[in-house]
Amino acid sequence: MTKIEVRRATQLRALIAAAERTIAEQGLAGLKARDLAAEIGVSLGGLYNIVGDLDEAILHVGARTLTRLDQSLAEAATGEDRPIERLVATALAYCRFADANLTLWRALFEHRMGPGVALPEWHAATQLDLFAHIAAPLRELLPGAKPERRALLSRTLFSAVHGVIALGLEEKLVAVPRGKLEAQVELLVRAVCAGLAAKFGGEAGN
Amino acid sequence: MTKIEVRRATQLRALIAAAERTIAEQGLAGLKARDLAAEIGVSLGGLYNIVGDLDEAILHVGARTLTRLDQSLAEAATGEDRPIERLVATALAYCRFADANLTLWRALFEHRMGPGVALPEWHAATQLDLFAHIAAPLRELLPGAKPERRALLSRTLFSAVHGVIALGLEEKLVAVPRGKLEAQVELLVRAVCAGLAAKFGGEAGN
DNA sequence: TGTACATCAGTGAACGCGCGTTCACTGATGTAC
DNA sequence: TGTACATCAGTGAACGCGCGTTCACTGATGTAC
Repeated sequence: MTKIEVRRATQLRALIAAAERTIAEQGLAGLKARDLAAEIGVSLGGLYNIVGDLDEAILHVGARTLTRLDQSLAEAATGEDRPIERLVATALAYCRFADANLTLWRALFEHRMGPGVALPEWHAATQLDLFAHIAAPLRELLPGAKPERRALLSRTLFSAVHGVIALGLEEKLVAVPRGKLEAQVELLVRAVCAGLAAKFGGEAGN
Repeated sequence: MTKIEVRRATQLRALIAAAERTIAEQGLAGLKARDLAAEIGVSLGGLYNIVGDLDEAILHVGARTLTRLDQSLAEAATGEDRPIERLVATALAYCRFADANLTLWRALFEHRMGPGVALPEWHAATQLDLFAHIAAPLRELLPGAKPERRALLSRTLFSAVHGVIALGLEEKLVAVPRGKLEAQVELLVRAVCAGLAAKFGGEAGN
């Protein structure tokens, strides 16, 4: 690795860190090319030697956020045996992560790619990794259900929990108030699991 | 009502209709003062005699959307007796409304007021009206639960359903695919209801 | 009914602001001999 | 090792675009006599 390549890597790391700080403090809309360049001690034009455009910077930050989220969820579920408890612990960890990283987490969902521009697959892969945290316990919980069915259920369960947390943290009028959030998330997961177990239980097929 | 007042009312109606059309076609970001003025045959400056600013126009459209949604939900639940079926029908109606009015419905949640600016209470009231569609069946379903508890459950159930639909219609990677959306929403509502009934059932208190 | 006047709706050019990206230029870095 | 040269990272002024809101002016509407 040449001297220049080393500097590049250092600059990219600094850029991502700075962008993350800014997004955490001011949200996606607060990220400006000029500020970002100034913050990492590069001229405005130099920014575009490090990343192709601001979108790329945002994607890098998003990837970091997803990775950190993944770690949080992984930690949360260790030490739990029963699948339902694992699912509850995962949901609560998601809740706490979103709360502690509110704007970064929001940015994950606010950010829409321009039309026709697909998101890079390394990013997509990280997103899908998250499902392991739900899919695995669900497999234990519903051994009788078909895999594709369980995949759908994973998505539904994730989306439902996500919805409660997202509206709650936005403090929308129709949302669960912040103080009751964790309790309601737990209640939701338990209720869904109970309902699903009753329906798909140990039985085969369907 | 003087001639001028009549014209004002007409202009306001035209403005809301035009703004609604634009938002439906191009989203919130597509709404521009100049286009809106041109569309209703008023000069740019004249726009600000009809509404104070663009935000006001957006709020008007939002109110209309909420009202239409309210009607859809009301219609959907008529003819259903059992509370669970009413909840399912309501959730499915919500799903279909969101699908059929995607950008308008998104605008309802995208739009954030400037900091310190509360949303007008006529708007808040309309939002809360929506809860009747959930709260009423839930009261029948869980006669034993305390009212405040039920209020929380209404919010949780709403948010959960909303989450599945929102991610699904955005076609996010982690979401339920569009084609399976209605089925999964129904499944979610039934599972939650089953879970809740098992927990709070006819029993008293808690 | 007719006339003079006041009010205020309507106009659109101009203001003020913000911002992502480019590009001709410079100077530091690395290479070849 | 030393020198001449090529490459390309770095610079920041300028480009190009977009947009909400204001304001001095005009002309239509309604009123008072």
